[in-house]
Amino acid sequence: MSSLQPVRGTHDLLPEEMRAFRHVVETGRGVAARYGFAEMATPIFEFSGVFARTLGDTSDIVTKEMYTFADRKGESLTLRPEGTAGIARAFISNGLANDLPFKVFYAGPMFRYERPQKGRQRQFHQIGVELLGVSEPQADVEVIAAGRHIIDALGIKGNVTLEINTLGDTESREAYRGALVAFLSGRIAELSADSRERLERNPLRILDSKDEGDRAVIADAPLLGDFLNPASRAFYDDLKNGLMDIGLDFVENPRLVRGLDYYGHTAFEFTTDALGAQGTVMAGGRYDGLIKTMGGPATPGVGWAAGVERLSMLLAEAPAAERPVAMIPAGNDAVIRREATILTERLRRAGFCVDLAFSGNMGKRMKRANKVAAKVAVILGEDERLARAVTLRDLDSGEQTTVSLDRMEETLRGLFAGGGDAFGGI
RNA sequence: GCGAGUGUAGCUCAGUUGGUUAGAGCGCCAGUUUGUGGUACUGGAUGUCGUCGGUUCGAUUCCGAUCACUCGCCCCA
Repeated sequence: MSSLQPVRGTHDLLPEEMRAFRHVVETGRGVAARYGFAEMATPIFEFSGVFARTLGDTSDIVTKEMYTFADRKGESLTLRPEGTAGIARAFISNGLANDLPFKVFYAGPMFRYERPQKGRQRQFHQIGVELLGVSEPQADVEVIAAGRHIIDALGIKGNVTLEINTLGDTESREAYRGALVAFLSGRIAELSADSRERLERNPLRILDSKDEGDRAVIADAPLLGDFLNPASRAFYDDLKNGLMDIGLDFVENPRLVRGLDYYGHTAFEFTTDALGAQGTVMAGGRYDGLIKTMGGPATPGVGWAAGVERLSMLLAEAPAAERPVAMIPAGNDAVIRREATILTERLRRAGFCVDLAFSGNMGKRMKRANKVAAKVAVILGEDERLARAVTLRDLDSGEQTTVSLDRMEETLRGLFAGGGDAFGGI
C-alpha cells in the first residue's frame, strides 16, 4: 500500500464508480428539469459570513464542521458545507427577486469537517433543488414530488420512506419551544449529557435523540402539533392533502426536526434502512425567513438536498459503459497502422465510440476488444487494405464478413441496431 | 469530538502459538493459437505484512504511538 494517501474523508471516483455517480446526477438533473428546475451553479467557496449567518450559530455545521481559511488578503472564506446558502446569496446578489418563482437545480461538492464513516465523507456531493417565491404549500408538494420521482427513477434498493413533519411558523415554534424547555428542565436529571447541552442551544433536537433515557422523557413531552396556530395547522393539512392527491405515501414523524436554523413549517426526509446510521438520503424543508435574514427582500423558499454518494451506493444497478467498436490493425506494418488511425478517426466523426488497439499481435488485440466489451471488431489487414475494405466481426455472435469501406458505417449501424441480418445483402 | 474494531499482492482474504525462502482465489502478464476474442489448459510476476518507534539474538506476529478505514454515539446528505 502506497504512502500516498488521499486526505482523510476524501475519495477518488474511479471510472466504474464515476458512472454510477454520474447516473445519479444526470437522473436528478433530468427529472428536476421536468418539474421546471433549471440548473445553476454557485462557487464552492463563499465569504464565511454567508454560512455563519444563514445556518445559524447553534448548528453543528457552523460551530465545528466548516472548512474555513483566510485567503492571501486575510479574508475569511469557507468551503461550502451545503448548497442552499450559496443559492440564496446568488439570488440576492443577482437581484433575482423580480422574477418569481425562482426554481433551480444544483449539483456539486460540499465540505464538512466530520469524522468519516460509511456514507459520510469530508468532501461529498449533493444534488438539490430550491423553489423561491411561493408561500403556498403546493410548492412544498412539488419539491417533494420531484425528490420522490428522482429516487424512483434511480431504482434505489430497499425501502425509501418519506417522513414529514411541521415545525410551524415562528410564532408556533417559539410557543412550543418555551413549553418544551420548561418540561425538559423539570426532568433534566434524566437527560443525557448531550441533551442537557442541547437544552440551551437547540432544544428541538432533543426530540431526535437516540439515547434511551432521552427517549423515555420525550415520550411524555408536549407535542409541537398542539402548539400550532391555525395558519400553521392549515398549511400542514394542505401539504398532507397535496401529497395524498398525487399518491405520495408518507409517514408523519413528530420528532423530525432540522439541524439548520433557517427551517420553518415543512420538514421532510427520505430515509432508508440500508445505510446504517447514515440513513437519510434526501432531506429538506421550508425556509421562509432565510432570504430576509441574509439581507434580501422577504422571499419564501422550500427545497431539499440529496447525498450523491449515498444514492449511488443504493443504486440497484449502475448503467454499463457504452459498448465500443474495436479497431484492430492486423500486424504492425506502418501502412496498416496509418490506415487504422485514419479509419478510427473517421468512425469517431461518424458518431461511433472506438477503441483502437495500439500494439500486440492479433490475438492480444482481440482480447483487448473483448475486455472493453466491444460489440464489433473492425479488422484491417493487408488483404482488406488492398481491397479497400474492412472485416467486421460481431463479437457476440462470432459472425464476420468483409465490407467495402464505403459501406463500413452503414453496416456497423446495422450491427449496433441489433439487426440479425445486418450482413445480409452485402 | 467520544467509545470499539480492523489494516498481509491491484481486489477478497488465509497464515506465521516470535525464527531464516509470506500463501490462496480473483484479476494481471505470457504461452498453447506470429490474421481472430470470450471457455479451457500451462506457466509467470507482484508485497518495505499501513507507518514510525520499543521489547528481543531475531518482529509481519508482542507492546506503544500514529495514519486510514469500518461500526456505534454525535451530526447529517
